[in-house]
Amino acid sequence: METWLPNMALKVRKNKSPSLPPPCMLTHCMAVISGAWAANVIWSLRAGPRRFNELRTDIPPISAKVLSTRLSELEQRGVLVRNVQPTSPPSVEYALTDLGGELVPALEAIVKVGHRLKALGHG
Amino acid sequence: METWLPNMALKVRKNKSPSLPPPCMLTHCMAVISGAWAANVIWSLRAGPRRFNELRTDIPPISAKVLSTRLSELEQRGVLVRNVQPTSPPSVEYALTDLGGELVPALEAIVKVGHRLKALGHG
DNA sequence: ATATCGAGTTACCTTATGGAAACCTGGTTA
DNA sequence: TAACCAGGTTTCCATAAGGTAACTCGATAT
Repeated sequence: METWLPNMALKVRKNKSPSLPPPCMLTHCMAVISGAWAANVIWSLRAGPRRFNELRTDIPPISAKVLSTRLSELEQRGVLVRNVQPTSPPSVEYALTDLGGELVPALEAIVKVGHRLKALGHG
Repeated sequence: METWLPNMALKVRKNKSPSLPPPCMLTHCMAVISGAWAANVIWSLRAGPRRFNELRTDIPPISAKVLSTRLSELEQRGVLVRNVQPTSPPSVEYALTDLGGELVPALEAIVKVGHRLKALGHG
């Protein structure tokens, strides 16, 4: 049995969000870590440079195609740098930029919350 | 003209990532904010509860279907709560849980990095 | 000679997911 | 009594995005 208090009218609130940075800013910034496995790539690089095939085995089951795509996107965005080492055969190292490194604490925060949600049964 | 130093051999590194939490943990935790506009919903709720249609206008051009889907996912995950107010007609408020609120600093950190990448020309 | 490895690229295919638009329910207002 | 609102749900469709697998290229290693 529903008991609505009849005189408790629905107040229509002003339909504006509080004057905070607009959501499109968020959308744009979140795009920095968009795409499959992008966060994983950053995560794998947080302890230092890694090579292409190292990343592939760090992040199974990522495919070479997707890893390659993601690495060039992240390079374009300034999150990581690609370094060809003058070895023979040449090897390629990927490393976070300073700014890219600043994403790591953010990812850590998300992981922390994820753990605690899981612990509460929202797994 | 490529000048590889011929005696600088390619050292094969041990193919294990440093002993840090495995990437699958990250994958799992990142899923908490997965799906179109999920981060935007959290972002819009960070200043307090919002109603369905308020969120729709906060986050254009989100569709009712996607917003509805996202809200129930985020509720399941323990990020937000749905509250039916005893008004007439009933209105529905969505608010971040305590744990959901802890995602806000993480999103803020990502936004901060996004801004600075943009400022450096990686827009 | 041939096989292998690092570091990708290319072609093709599938599926999940988001968008659009119509519809629904119960209460309210004109 | 017709229209309208909040708060959704349902149907249908298109496309982007990722997966698989095969291929490349140059340089060792066998």
